[in-house]
Amino acid sequence: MTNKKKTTIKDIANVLNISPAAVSKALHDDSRISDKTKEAVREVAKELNYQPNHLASALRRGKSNLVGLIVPRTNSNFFSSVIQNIEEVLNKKGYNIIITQSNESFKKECSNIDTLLFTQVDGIIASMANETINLEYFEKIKSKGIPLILFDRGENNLNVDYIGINDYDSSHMIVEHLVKQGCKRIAHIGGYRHTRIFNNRIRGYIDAIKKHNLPLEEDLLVESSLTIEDGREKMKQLLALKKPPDAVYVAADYAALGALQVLEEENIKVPADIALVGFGNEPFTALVTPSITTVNQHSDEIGKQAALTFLERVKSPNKKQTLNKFILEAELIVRESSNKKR
Amino acid sequence: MTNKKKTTIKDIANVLNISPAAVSKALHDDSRISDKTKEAVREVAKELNYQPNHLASALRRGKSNLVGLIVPRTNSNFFSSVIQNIEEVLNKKGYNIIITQSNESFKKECSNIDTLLFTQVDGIIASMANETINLEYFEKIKSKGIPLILFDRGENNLNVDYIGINDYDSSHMIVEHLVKQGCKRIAHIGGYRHTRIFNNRIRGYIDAIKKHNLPLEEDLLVESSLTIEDGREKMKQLLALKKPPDAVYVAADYAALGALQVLEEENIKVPADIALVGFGNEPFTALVTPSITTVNQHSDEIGKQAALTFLERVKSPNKKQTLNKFILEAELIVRESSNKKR
DNA sequence: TATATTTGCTTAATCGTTTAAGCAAAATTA
DNA sequence: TAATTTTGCTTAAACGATTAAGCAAATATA
Repeated sequence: MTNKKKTTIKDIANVLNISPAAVSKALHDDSRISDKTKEAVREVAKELNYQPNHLASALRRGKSNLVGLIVPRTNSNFFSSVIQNIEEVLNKKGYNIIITQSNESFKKECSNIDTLLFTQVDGIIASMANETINLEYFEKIKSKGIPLILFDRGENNLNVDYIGINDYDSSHMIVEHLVKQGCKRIAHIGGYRHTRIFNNRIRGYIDAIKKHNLPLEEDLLVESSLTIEDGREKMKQLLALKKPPDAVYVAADYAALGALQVLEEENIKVPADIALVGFGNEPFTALVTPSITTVNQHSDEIGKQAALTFLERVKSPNKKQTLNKFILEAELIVRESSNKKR
Repeated sequence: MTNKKKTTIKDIANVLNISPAAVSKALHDDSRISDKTKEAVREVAKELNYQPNHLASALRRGKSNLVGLIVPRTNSNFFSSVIQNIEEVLNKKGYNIIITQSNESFKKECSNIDTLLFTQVDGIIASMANETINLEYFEKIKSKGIPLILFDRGENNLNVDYIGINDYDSSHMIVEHLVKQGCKRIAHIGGYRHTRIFNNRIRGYIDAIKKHNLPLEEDLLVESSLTIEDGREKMKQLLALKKPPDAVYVAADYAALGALQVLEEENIKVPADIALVGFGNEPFTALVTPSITTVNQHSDEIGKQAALTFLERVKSPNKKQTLNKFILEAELIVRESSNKKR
């Protein structure tokens, strides 16, 4: 029953006594093939359970219709939502997606890039690992002449299309909100400065603090790897200060969660004693007690836009034209952890 | 600088004045090629920045070295961890992975299967969508003659390799634990019975209840889609009973979280009034207050085993032999939501 | 009616690798 | 020294699809 040998266009051609070329054209609805033949070909194809060999056509046409994805991890709501939206747009256009994870490791990211190039993807959409400073491997993608699109974690000096949110403005939004809540010593647990988004958040924080004439102290601005564990560490560090803050803005939700744990353990009232704000709108921020104020990054829009940008690039690859930079405005979601008036 | 045309073995051959065949063999360390030639080939290959064309070799060899993955979603800790472990094992053996998500939709799952078959994957590792009842598409994979390995969400009548945990025993473990905590009316918010794992958990629950001579009432066993929202719904339903339970065992962590929210809203003390147990060890279970007792499914082991099973299948494809069924023992993680003695 | 165009195919080359088969030169054995 | 084996390559045919070029037959145009 189970045909071990796969059906090829040659098999169909043999049945109908026509050439393989005619079969190929019939299947692609070529205008130079008669309707009668097309009909017959489709029929036999179905009968023999013909499945086109993607490898063969990809080889011949010089494109694989595969798009590579590199994300730090898939088990974050943000990334999995971006992925889903990219998939939705690209699948409709006949592209399939290969998802790879870097686990925030530079080394893994490099090997992912090699893997994807090896698989002959038609383009790569990526969000960089935290560790990544050396851009050599991303240059490698560019030098292959296939489109590279970055989102969220990008790099200014790489000169490629980028989709992200306005991190600088988001920091302003957050500081403004905390000021309105009556906070006077606002700390920031930020990410690594070499990553564009975290740098922007830090710059936004600094400028906003200045704007509101609040104390801008070295001790109140700490750099973190933004894991849960490091969020705990850095919160403890802030609590140990002579003059601890009355509000903490953490640049990522997981780290904010770590900070919240420490505050609970120390019996510090949130938001009464210390207000807390995270970043990313991970589902758990709405679920913990107190729920955490955070920033929604519009992952769906980012995903769609990244996919559309890729499609545009493959359509007109020669346009060395202007780079696409989509900077979306983020949305502050105020929850219990920073809402004193209720 | 950027060579637009890609280097092929032909280019290498031309430089060295040997045949492309010799180059191919040299690159594969064929014993019939002299060390001198091999060395020269490797050198020129590096110089010209040669990258083998995967499509061509895959076409020729009849295998793509790609493995397809189908999971309900990637933003669950369980699945993302399984994926990571599969990746780790298979990458080492030269395989790359194409991850696809079904979003628990039968239709999406079918299109994922088509996609993967079209991409000429060498095998498929999958966890079925909740919705899936019709197995036609999975039969399609089998009939292609490529290995199909299921994990977690499997099906008994599909007759393929399977890796999962002992759900039946896990239910026993949970009920036993709750009994020890002094609970006397234990409810179960379970998944759909047609899914093997949920059915096993239900069977385990029933048998364990019987074993301990506890009331086995229709109202205490409810079927759920196991989303957060449905967890809320079903919890409300249980609270509305004339005789509500004093313990609830929910078959998935997200639904357990929904249940916990309702209990908090109703000011019901957990675990004092009602004890709560989830399933899956999602990270948030340790982070919410009270933290949720749950079951660790050994996602790393499952991933590794799934990958190894695939490798074994491709090594000896003809062995129609015994099916591989790996049933791992799960681990109960007792947390605040069910721990009355502290 | 003669010529030009369109229709509906076929032929053959190609994409880049792999590999079975073959063949001369070198090395080994008898 | 002659016969055999081994070494180190080459030649050519695949893998399955696509596509430029070509060519009869049918149809349209002058």
